[in-house]
Amino acid sequence: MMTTYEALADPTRRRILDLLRERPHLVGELVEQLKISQPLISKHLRVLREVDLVHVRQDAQRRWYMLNAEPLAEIDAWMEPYRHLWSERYDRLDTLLNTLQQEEKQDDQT
Amino acid sequence: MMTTYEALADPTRRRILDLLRERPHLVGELVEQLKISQPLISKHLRVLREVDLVHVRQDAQRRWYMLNAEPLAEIDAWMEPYRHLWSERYDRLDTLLNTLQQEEKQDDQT
DNA sequence: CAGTTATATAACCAATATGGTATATTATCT
DNA sequence: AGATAATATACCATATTGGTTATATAACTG
Repeated sequence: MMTTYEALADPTRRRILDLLRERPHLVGELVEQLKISQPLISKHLRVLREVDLVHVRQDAQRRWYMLNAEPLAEIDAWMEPYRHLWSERYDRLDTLLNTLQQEEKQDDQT
Repeated sequence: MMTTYEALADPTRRRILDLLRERPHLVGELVEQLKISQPLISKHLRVLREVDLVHVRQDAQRRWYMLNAEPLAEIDAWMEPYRHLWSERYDRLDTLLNTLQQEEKQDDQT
């Protein structure tokens, strides 16, 4: 069985989610937008369904797929303790760049 | 070549990152902590190195692996527009259904 | 009912990932 | 130099994945 992480590992599936974030889509709409064969879209949707990242509502022969973002909360929670780490790094880079710029300025003044 | 998403898809690699978040580790320490064969740990480290999630510092025959959280920023950025969605969902009609499904999943996971 | 539309599934293939065992590499120590 | 320690890589078998084409299912339409 798939995990949410594995489901997100595929770029096509991320693009599907990005489209569903705006509004629910029919399978055919996704096929058209992403220019990917219908069976393959259906396969990806199956994976997304399995990890509950999408919900479906049937409407005659059509199926409306809609986003369910909730499983992403798990990943968000995993990332939480990492989040300050790359900002720290940027801060340090920032100070370094500032320092260099200061030095340049002083060089220019001569 | 791997993406950051794919690198995170493997649970062992996530556990490695979790350990490195606390402090740098030697390969042997990771082997001991995770109880996974040394070659396999090395392989996973190679993947993490390829996507730049870890940096290495050599110290005689030993190698200190340390976390580089920066590539996670990309994923964090991708998740950003989703983040408000899983809190908004609470006032929807299918909240009850979702909740029940989530509970079932969580029960399964234990 | 026959035909059409929308989607899912089956069967198959190629490429890749995973995990195991054996071996190579590199540095240190005696 | 030979032995040892720490880590990386090679090689192999198996499983999984992403993709294709063909077919099944299910609902609507004339």
